[in-house]
Amino acid sequence: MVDRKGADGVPAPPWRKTRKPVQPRRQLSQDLIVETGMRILDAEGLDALSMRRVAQELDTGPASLYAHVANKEELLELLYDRVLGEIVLPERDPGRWKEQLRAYALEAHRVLGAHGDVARAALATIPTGENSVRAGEFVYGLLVEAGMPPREAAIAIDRLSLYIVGDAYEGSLHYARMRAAGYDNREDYFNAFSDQISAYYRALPAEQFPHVTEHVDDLVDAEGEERFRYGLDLILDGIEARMPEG
Amino acid sequence: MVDRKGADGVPAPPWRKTRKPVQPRRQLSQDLIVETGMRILDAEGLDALSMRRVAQELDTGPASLYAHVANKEELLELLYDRVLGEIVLPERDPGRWKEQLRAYALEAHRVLGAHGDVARAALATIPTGENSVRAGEFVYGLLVEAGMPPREAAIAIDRLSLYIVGDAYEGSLHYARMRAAGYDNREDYFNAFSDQISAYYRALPAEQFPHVTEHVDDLVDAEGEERFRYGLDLILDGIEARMPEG
DNA sequence: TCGTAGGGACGAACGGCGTTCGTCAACGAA
DNA sequence: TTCGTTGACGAACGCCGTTCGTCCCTACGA
Repeated sequence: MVDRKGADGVPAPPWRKTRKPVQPRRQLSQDLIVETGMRILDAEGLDALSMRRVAQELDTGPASLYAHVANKEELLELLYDRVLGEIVLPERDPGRWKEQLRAYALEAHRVLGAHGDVARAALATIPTGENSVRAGEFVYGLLVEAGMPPREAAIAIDRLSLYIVGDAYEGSLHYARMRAAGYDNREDYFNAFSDQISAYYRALPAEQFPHVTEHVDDLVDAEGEERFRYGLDLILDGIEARMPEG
Repeated sequence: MVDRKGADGVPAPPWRKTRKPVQPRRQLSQDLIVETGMRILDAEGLDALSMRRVAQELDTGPASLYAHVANKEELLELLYDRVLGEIVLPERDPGRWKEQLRAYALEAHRVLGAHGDVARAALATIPTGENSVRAGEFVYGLLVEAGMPPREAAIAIDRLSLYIVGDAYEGSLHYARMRAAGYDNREDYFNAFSDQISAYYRALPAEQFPHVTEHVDDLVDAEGEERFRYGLDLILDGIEARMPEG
């Protein structure tokens, strides 16, 4: 291999025509771009993910990305779908639909939470990726095969999905706030945050807001995971009650 | 009225000292800023709401706003709370808690939907405004007075609120998309959108996604309001089932 | 082997954004 | 009257997403 410049940095004599620069073209590709975006997302959060930042990471200018990705929105969709790809699905067993739906919700919620604040991009995109329909087929099939009328099942699944993503979204907002405030520890942030809210509630006039001021600790107490499970069971119980013959 | 420059653009002679520009000080105030922001939000949507745009509307530069508003986030919080102020609350009657909670949810959802896409700002802010706690006291008090343990009531209310705002948020994303795509009519947009999704689902391989491809119309059919009510009743039924002795 | 068409890479720029800095004029208090 | 404070504001900083036009490598047909 002939190089334009030796490894030690000594320039080649000018009369030696450069036949082949080692990397005549960068090997950009959509996959590489998405992967790079993913790395930034995980390491520094959604706010740090800009087209320019991705390009910089790949040692090029932002314009180069647009040959492989239509725009930032498409990049976010690709990233989101890649995350959804990490959801592992069991074999479908309609007899245990409730159990499986619950496990699915927890798994999806976990995966979304595992990637910093992707969820903030999730609600903003219309999910039409491969992994999105894969998950959709699983949960929708579960309810249909369990006997729920298809139209109703469609709505129920839609509501469940909204709940999962909505909660993850809220979580990712806190994640971003935590990052912006300089915390590197979920617990520290949570404590500081709830102290602040508590103080605010306690300062309210008790005669005007008797219940809020009386139960400040209860309002602030519950952790995210417990809250998520509570609402999840609320929804699942509601679906069960609407399931025909069972 | 003496002006620094005539209406026809002829400059005044330099030796004529300008004694009094007509409005020596603009009468900026936080209220005025929020009000202006509200007008932009309603008329042109959240994407059009920038600090510069608000300043322009007030015939000044963006720097002037920062004397009355800490930053854009604070402006959004103020706007959001102003919207929440439009929620009308009935007198609390714990005996009819479910009915009242349902009416509240529908009212809140309606108000959020009535202001273009404020909801997109809603999830992004920690609601600590006056009107936010006012609504909180109402719904929380309702459950507590109806006999639910305070800690559980706190979680239940939290979940219900997340659902309301989450759905409104999703709706406002469609609103923004509709606006960006040039539609000025919710129905036209909805039709075009569901046609697109239907086509996408129909093109999927049937052997891999049997349920999705079989029930395409059911998946796409339901309107937003019906979906919202379905999920709302899911949650309310779940809360009812957890209400002690009731 | 040559000529050429196509397309990816990319520098530069456009028009936006939120926010900060420094200046200046008006006002209230002393 | 003087002076310190404060709001208004022009200008600028450093970002952003995206587009345009150019260059040159590559593949292909002759």
